[in-house]
Amino acid sequence: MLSSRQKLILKAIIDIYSETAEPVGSKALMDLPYLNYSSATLRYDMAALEELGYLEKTHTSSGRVPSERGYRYYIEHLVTRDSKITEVFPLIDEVFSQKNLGREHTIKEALKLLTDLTNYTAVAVGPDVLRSKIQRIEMVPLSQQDAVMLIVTNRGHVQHQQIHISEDMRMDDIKEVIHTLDDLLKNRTLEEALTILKEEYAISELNQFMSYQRQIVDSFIEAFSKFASESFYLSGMTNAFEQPEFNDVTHMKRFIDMMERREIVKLIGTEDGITVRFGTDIHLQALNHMTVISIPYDIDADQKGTIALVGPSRMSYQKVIPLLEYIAANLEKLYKDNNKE
Amino acid sequence: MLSSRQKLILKAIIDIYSETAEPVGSKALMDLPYLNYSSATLRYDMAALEELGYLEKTHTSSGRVPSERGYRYYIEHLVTRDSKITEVFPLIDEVFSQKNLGREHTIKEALKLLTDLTNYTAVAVGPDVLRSKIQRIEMVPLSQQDAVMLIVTNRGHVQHQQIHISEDMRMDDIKEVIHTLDDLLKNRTLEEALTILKEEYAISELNQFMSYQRQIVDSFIEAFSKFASESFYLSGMTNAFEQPEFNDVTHMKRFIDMMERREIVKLIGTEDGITVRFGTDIHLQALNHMTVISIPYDIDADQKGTIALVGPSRMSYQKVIPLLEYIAANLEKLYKDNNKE
DNA sequence: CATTGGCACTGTATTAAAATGAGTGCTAAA
DNA sequence: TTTAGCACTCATTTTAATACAGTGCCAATG
Repeated sequence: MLSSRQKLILKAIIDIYSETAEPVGSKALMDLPYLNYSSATLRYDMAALEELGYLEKTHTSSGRVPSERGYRYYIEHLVTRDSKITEVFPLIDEVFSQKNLGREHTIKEALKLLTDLTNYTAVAVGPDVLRSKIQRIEMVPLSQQDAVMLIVTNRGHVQHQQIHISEDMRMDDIKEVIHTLDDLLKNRTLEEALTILKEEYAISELNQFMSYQRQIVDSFIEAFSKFASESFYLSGMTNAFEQPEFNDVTHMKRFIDMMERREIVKLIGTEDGITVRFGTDIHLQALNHMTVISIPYDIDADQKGTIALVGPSRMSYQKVIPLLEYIAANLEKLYKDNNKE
Repeated sequence: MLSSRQKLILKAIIDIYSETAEPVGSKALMDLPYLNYSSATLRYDMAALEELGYLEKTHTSSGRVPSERGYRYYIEHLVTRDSKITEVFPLIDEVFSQKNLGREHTIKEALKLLTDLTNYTAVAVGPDVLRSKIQRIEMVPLSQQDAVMLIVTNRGHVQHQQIHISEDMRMDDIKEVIHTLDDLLKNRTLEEALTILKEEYAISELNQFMSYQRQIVDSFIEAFSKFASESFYLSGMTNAFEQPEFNDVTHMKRFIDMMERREIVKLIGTEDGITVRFGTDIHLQALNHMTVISIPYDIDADQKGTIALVGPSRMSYQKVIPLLEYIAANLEKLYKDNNKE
């Protein structure tokens, strides 16, 4: 059990470290008004905190750096909300008051603001497109040899896929295939539709058609797969490189690569409220010494999206947590208002 | 006028420099079988070449580095095609023989190969979507309050835009607006359509409608604008960072930023054949000491696309030029075959 | 007269050594 | 329990010394 002075010291070290990114020594702590002790006393407690595993040294005669365990304790018990952060809330309000932007655009703007305010990288995922339903499937012929298939979902997502019509297909046949598919898939979720196409079409009524529907069905599968990659937004990736942790080109390349592959999605929490992932939670080299902090927001009864911030583990949780909460709350409100109308 | 030995020396320096990225001295030149002179003799010519502005020194006692003028002379008169490069052509053939991939996919694969082979960054632009024609405009209602507008071009491009229907609009009115727009814009190029919407709709027949068409027309304008950003492909951006020129984080950020804003497009040549842009051709800080080398390929009678490679100005033009030519030729063939079918 | 060996000179890069300084642990005293 | 004092440690910075790659110039040469 930590004494209350030890808690103060641990919190102070983490707060200072999050600004300086350098080990903090006993003298720096002395400056704090609420730590009115001599450096020797502070060192005494610091040694104890190190013994308990909350602090680390980078070398024998350096100041202390919070350990992973120290951060966990801090996030669990010690972190406060920096009240100063409310000063920037009006900026956020402004973005969300521009109603005419449209949801997607608003999300992008909100992320942009988040990255500008924090200087970290932000991502948003969801709502999960695969759970929306097929509203309409259509075909638009372009010429004798080409046509475009369109898929529209009930939430307004659209995908398209161009198909090439070879000599052995007749346009009427194709129309019929599309029609059959429309009947078969309408009002199903994309997820269901994908399963149906992948597994059942071989033995279904579609089977009566000739080999060329294989091509059509494959096109649909490709179009559906494109949907899956739609609900991902990324902002401020290059901000990450301003952190001193990114001194190394290999590290930067890994980071960009990871983001482009969207591997980050796996690390975003799904439970309610703030999720903080770092240290041993994360097995990606690209995110060494990084934290992924995420918060979901409700879109409607059964759909939610999530926004997340990716920054160095020494980020200022005091500021970042209230910021994320406020933006998530605003996003939620945005959807609620929209649904009401 | 350069003596033939001076030409040999200039070419040799550029070729060596493109591999080592370091100033080349007179001794390194001596190793070349076709420069069978003493180092003093070579130095004599090097001094002359410097005097003429084709070479530079990084400091008083360093070896020589090609100047911008030196590179221009080299590209104009001296560059040869490295015959060894044909060894990798089979790899390219392989990519292009996978007919079933679809054009877009093939372009992406070709770029990927280009970036892997060169370790530089590659982009492709075009064909210019704005010159394709509107094939159909359609609306799909999603609910009482929402609808999706679809625009399909004669080349199979699709854009969509969700619109929110407020109480003062009736669905029938909207349908009529869409219908009018369909009539008005069908078979026009996107470019024309954009002009019409922006300039004429205030005084056109559309004017008879209520204020809400403003919203619809704005949505169309936004959708059209989205088209403009469609024909851009980027591959291997992070390759750039392996070049020693990118030692500096600010530089890297600028580069990523420039690529994401697609400012590179302005630097891609439009004339037939290889275009090489570097040095004073380029006013972007992000491309300091970089070359943009591009080659167009014909898609059909009046449309062309372009592929380009972005790398350090000291890139090996001997290898890169034949590579680009071969890939462009293959792309051209791909479209020709497709059109024939 | 184009070419070359020789040599002094120049500026960078590398290495080694020395000085600096922030921070610690420990001890003895208040 | 707290603190002043001091010896000690290790990373960082500074300085000096050295090695090295390359140049320019000149006198000698075929």
